[in-house]
Amino acid sequence: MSMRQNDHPRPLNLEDIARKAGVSRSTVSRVINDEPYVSETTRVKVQAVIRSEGYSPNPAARMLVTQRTRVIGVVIPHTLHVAFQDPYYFPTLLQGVAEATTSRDYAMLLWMGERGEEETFYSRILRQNRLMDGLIIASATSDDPLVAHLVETGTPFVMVERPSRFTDRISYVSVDNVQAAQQAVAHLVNLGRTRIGTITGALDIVDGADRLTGYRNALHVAGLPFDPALVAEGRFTHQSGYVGAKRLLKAQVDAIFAASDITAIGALQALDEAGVRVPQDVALVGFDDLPNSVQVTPQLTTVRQPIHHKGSLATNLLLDLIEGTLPTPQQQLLPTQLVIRQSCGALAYS
Amino acid sequence: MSMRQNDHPRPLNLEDIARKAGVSRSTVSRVINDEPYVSETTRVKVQAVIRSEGYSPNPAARMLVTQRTRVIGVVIPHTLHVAFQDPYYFPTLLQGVAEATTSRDYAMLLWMGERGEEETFYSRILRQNRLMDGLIIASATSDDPLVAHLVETGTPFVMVERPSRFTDRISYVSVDNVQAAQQAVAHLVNLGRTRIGTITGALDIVDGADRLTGYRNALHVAGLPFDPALVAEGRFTHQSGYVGAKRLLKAQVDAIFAASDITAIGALQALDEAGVRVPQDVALVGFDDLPNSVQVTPQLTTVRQPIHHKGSLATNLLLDLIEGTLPTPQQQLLPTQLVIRQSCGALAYS
DNA sequence: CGTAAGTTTGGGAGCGCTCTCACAATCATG
DNA sequence: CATGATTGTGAGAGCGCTCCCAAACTTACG
Repeated sequence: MSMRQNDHPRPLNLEDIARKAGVSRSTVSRVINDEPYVSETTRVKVQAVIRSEGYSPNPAARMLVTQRTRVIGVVIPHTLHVAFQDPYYFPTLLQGVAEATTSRDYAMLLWMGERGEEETFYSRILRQNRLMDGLIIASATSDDPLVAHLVETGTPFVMVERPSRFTDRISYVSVDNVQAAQQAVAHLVNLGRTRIGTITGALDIVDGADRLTGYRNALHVAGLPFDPALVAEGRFTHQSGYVGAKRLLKAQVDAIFAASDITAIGALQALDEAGVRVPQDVALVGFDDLPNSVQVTPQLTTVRQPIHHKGSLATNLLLDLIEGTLPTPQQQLLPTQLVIRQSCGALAYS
Repeated sequence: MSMRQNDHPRPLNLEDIARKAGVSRSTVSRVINDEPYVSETTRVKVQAVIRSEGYSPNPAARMLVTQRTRVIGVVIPHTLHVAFQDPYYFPTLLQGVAEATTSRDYAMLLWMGERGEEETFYSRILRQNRLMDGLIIASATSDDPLVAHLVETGTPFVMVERPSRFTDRISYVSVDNVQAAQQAVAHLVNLGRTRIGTITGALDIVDGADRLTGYRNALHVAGLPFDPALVAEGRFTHQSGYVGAKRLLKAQVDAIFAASDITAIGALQALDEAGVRVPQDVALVGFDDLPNSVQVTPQLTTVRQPIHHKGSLATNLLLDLIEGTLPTPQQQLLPTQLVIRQSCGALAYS
């Protein structure tokens, strides 16, 4: 008569399948969980019934008894912030996580926070913690209260940046920002640049601070002085690239290392407006390798980081921790790659 | 001795709380679920114990008996595609969904697909369907096999674009792309442009096709002829904007409506290279209002769509459907806004 | 051919909750 | 003050699964 949703029949359960296959509940359970001690003939028979009835076990019942959910949580504390700093980062990371979770037959619960709602956000995650076997934490700082709570309750988790505190006791996956930035700046040094400036990222974020450290290291190795006038503090934004470049121009730089591509593109706009040629007058290197970096003129030399891989590796580590294959904590630094294009001047100008 | 995770004590259950509060399991359950027929004194007493013990009910047990999970699924079939077409779309939509789910105390399970894996992707979602009370489906077409299955099993779902089939039987939230595009092109007409070209989006995607329709409608209303030579088929990409603009230049356009900002920026680059002034020689209008659109010169006139709101509205509709407050199906079109900046020439040139 | 070991199957308990029902206590009403 | 309605509380069943144990049946070997 009506088309109401509860007209749909009660889904089948183990018992139903058992009856239809002429065996017991236990046997069906064994078949489903691929356990030994089931004869080949019954296994085949049961599988046939399962398939033909389109049966799949009730996850809630399973969770209840196994104390495992086969669900992991992904926590992104400041979504908009992250999204605008690098719009590709977030989807790409999630894609990496998704790939690993699905390939290992887990599901992912996504928690996205808003600024200013940290408390309720964390308490919600903590309250739902029995729904998840573990957590991936993106872009949080390790002095985050969430981290402390997780350690307390023994919930397995992996961070996707280098924690600033408890570094040796927390599992994480990251790239070696120090080394990557150092390599980028060394590249500028090798091209003969001597007044190399930098527009930093947000320095209260580990990635930002690490990239600045890499910049200093490269200068040090090259025997160049570190000059605070050549450091413009930024926040990974386009705007801070624009403003930073203007400031650095006054300081007579002949090269700029920007802590992100977005920042580099902002800088490029400022240089353009000032009539400064890139790379002839000022060489420019970015960080991230966004699609944008080949859509500007000149194309950006930049540092590529394996975001996708970061996500999948972090997830695989987490699942290994959950399944007890690996001791905790686990730490991994992924390699980056300097992508040389036009803005650094290493290629002949056309 | 060791620091293994299973050193952590078994979490408390209802029974434990009941004992500590000196009442029965049932009473505690009533307090937790805010049911009537609990005296004020016991309610307070029980709440105190719950808080002090940090108790929260086991979701699996709850799900098992209530047949409700308080979890919704968000399905994004072709992640990378979506992400690169408009990098802000995806995080922003998710943010909208997240906001609504958390405010109504649900959690969100994210399913991201890869191209070419549709079958396993959908079967996985369907297999886990008891884990979710309903689904939000982003960027799928309604001839998608998933949609058919969902209808079959009676799973509530809401799409976040206008379905191309079964349009009146499926719940969805979208913007009126036809009307939005029409308004954008009409704006160009009002500025006195007469040879208005368009670079379309992917025409097998409803949004893309609808925007082309809007373009045609506007010409029709203005009494301008529809000339196929002024239509460059694109795919929402930067590249197709670049190529499309070159083609349209040969056809002597004096204005271009691009189906996305990314496309418009590609077109801008082509116009720039050809020495064509924007907006003086060719006026340009985009679609989406990405942050990029103010970071190019001239700043882009474009159509802003309420992506965030789309996500939260779709979610609220879904939860209403789930909770039975609303009859199915539900359909909503959200208004867009034409954001006038420099590229259309409506503002005085500086 | 008896016995031990291994293989295959089924039944019962129980995970932690909600829901129904029974019962006790309180209140209003004639 | 007896009656019925309303409010407050607890006990039992059961959601659908896994896990443990017992039973039945095979096989191997002295």
